[in-house]
Amino acid sequence: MILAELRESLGARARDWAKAAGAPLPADLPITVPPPKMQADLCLPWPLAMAKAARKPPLELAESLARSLTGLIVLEDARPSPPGFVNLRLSNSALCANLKAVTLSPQDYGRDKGGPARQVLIEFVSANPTGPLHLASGRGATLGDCLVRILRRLGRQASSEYYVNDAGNQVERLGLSLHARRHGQEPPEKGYQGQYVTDLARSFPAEADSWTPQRWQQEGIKALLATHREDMDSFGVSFDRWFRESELHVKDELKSTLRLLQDRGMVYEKEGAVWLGTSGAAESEDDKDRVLIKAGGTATYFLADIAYHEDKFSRGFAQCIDIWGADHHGYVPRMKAAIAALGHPPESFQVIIHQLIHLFRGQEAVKMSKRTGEFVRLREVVEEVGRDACRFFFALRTPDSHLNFDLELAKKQSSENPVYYCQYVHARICSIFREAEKQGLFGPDLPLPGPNGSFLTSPEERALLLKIAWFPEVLKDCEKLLSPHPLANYILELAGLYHPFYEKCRVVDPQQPQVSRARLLLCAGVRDVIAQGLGLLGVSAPEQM
RNA sequence: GCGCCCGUAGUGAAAUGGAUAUCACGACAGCCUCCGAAGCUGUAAGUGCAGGUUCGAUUCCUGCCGGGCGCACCA
Repeated sequence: MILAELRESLGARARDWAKAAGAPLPADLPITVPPPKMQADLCLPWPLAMAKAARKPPLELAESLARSLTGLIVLEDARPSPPGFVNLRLSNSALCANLKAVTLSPQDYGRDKGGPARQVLIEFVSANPTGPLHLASGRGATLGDCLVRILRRLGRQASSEYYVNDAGNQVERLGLSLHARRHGQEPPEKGYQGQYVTDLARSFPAEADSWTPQRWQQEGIKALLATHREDMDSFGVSFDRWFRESELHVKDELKSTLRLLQDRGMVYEKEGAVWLGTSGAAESEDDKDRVLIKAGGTATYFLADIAYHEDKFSRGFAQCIDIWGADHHGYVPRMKAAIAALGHPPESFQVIIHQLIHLFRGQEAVKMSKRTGEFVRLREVVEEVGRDACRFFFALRTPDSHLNFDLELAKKQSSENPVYYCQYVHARICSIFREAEKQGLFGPDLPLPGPNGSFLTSPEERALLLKIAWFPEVLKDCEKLLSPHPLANYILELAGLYHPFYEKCRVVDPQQPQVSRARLLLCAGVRDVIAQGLGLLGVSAPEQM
């Protein structure tokens, strides 16, 4: 919380200064990390941004800004630095007070009191229930689940949802394929060829011999959906709701949505089909009109998708975020155009596109397709390399990164996975606490000390104190970027700062109980922030390993 | 052909337009009578190419080269 409060008080102080300087403060009041040589904790690049509007040399502005900030209690000092930065050093007591607050209630650390209260719905994975979940779903699942956790931590109202396409041609083909396999026949053209279809068809009792393809469709979806739930569950992902496309049809929402679009004048008929006329609009996202009802009279998948999103908004969600693989990125403009056609503000709908995973076995690329049955199941990989390593691997990278996943190296990589580096720090600190208790420096009757700024002054200790203070800002970065990767990288950096401290600063030392106990407080803060951070990524923080 | 994404050290990645570009793996040289060596210390190695905008560009713009994905009255 310390940086949020600091930003507020800096802003309040600087407002009068900015008026006198003749230029507005940068809108978001950026605070950055100065290079190590500067021997400062934080940096304000504000004068550089304001110099042009103020028509003054940036260094001169930095000097006057630094002067205007003197006297703030949390600041040790504020110094101008060429070409126009102001470097800040925080008082040790402020950093220690923050540390104490973290250890008192770790699960509240990072809550953003001033944030928006709107309801957010994040839809992700939403794989068709026509086959098992493959590895690619792991990336979207990690992204979505981590985001939901992080948004909730920030205090937002976030819900997760999995859309199940249990209507239409694809699932009909599944039913036909199962029926065919049950009777020893080949699946129909465009049916599902995978071995799992045969296995599934054979797994039902004798009565299934008389099932119709329609019945096979229902039972097949049910069974496959159950595996999706199991796989998500063992991956640490739970959804607030599994929304079935068939619910839309039961409630006749395709028709009502179409009517809504008609009433808004967005629809026309041409060549026997019904079209959504979005291409003409002044700021339309899409450059073509799209068919809603085919000439044959059946609805397109696009219309069902629009109805589904209208349903989301009607349930009170003010912001809808969809997470899609890059193979669907061409669908984004038309969906945005449709949201606008429904009359919703453009910013109420966002799509996170994540690039695809390319699978290899050694040098050889593995093609993935449910229809041919060639794919690698998420479950296999999770069983092989472990959920923690798998999730951390996905969480560490931006959604935009194209990543290769070599199955042969997966296991080897798992022992080299940076997640163990982070978990090791947690386990090591837990071990230190066990030792401290043995030595009588900590225990049920001897809780951690209060904040005391006169200890924890070495560079290694201050680096940790400062890093801990950044945690809430990192969560806000994740929200801004709609990605957990800043958090994963942050945990790695925090863990990296711990070992040098451990080497230089003896923690458990009965000869120096006061220093010892102050350091235990610091260890507790690191332990708690790592545990919280890993928890937000859906990764465990073991006490021993 | 058009559109989206990516090109950072040997490898994989990070960096709201900020100062000397971080981190891990790998390589090389060291460190366990001492709270966990899954660790630490040190060394070598990097922004695809060419322009532009800017006080300042890995970041923004243009072109080129290389790679991934997508361009249905399919779902």
